[in-house]
Amino acid sequence: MARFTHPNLNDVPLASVLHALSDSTRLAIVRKLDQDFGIRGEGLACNCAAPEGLPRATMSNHFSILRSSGLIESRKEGTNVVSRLRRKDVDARFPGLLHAVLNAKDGT
Amino acid sequence: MARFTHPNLNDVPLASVLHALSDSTRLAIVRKLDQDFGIRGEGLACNCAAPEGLPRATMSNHFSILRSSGLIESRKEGTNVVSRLRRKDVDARFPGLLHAVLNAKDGT
DNA sequence: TCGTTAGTTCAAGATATCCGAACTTTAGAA
DNA sequence: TTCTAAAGTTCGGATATCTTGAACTAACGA
Repeated sequence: MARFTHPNLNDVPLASVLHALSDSTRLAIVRKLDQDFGIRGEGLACNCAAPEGLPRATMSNHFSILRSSGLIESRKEGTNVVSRLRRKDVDARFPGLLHAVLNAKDGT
Repeated sequence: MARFTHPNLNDVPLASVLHALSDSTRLAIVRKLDQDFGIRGEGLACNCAAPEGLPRATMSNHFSILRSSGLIESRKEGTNVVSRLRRKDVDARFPGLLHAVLNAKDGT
């Protein structure tokens, strides 16, 4: 499995971040990562962060989109891929955006 | 030309609004509508708000997506369709979202 | 009435998304 | 070791969405 690449958020256009957030499954993942930092506060495995019953290929694709938009960071840990929200980086690049999205009344 | 329908923003999911904003052309339109309220402060014609050289069919499609997401409101005025940003409605539904998007360093 | 302007609608080609199936990697058991 | 299982990735084809030229409609002015 190749190492993941994580963009510098300054190179990520706003439209890419909004696109990554414009899907209810990915929104659910981002919310989960924002609320649950995992046992050791280092993130969650894909199958913990993604909704139940989501096909693996689809899940993998969603995580890849979140990664390439700079929203999350992932690393291998045993057989798991552990991801966490790049909250500070995103906040520095797009102040207030995540706050507005994560605090919206609507989860979808 | 049929009258336009504008959704109640409470019926619009967050993902729809983010999707509407996740395209650089539509972001440009929203920015323009936010900055320029037109001669009489009642909005801008499509061809004034959209980027130069955009094919008409494409432009029409983008405006339709912005309308159905509740971001803009349009009405016929002579041969023009005049649109304006539904700033208050969107702010009430998703506080801080438009502010974060419109104030991002990045226009794209 | 005729021409012009502003947008919409239709349809088709180009793109992107979804997900089953096969593959890779890591770990633990026999 | 080898076997087996778990967690993700990659591939490929079906499906859905986006883009845009062409034809159409509505409103205006000459």
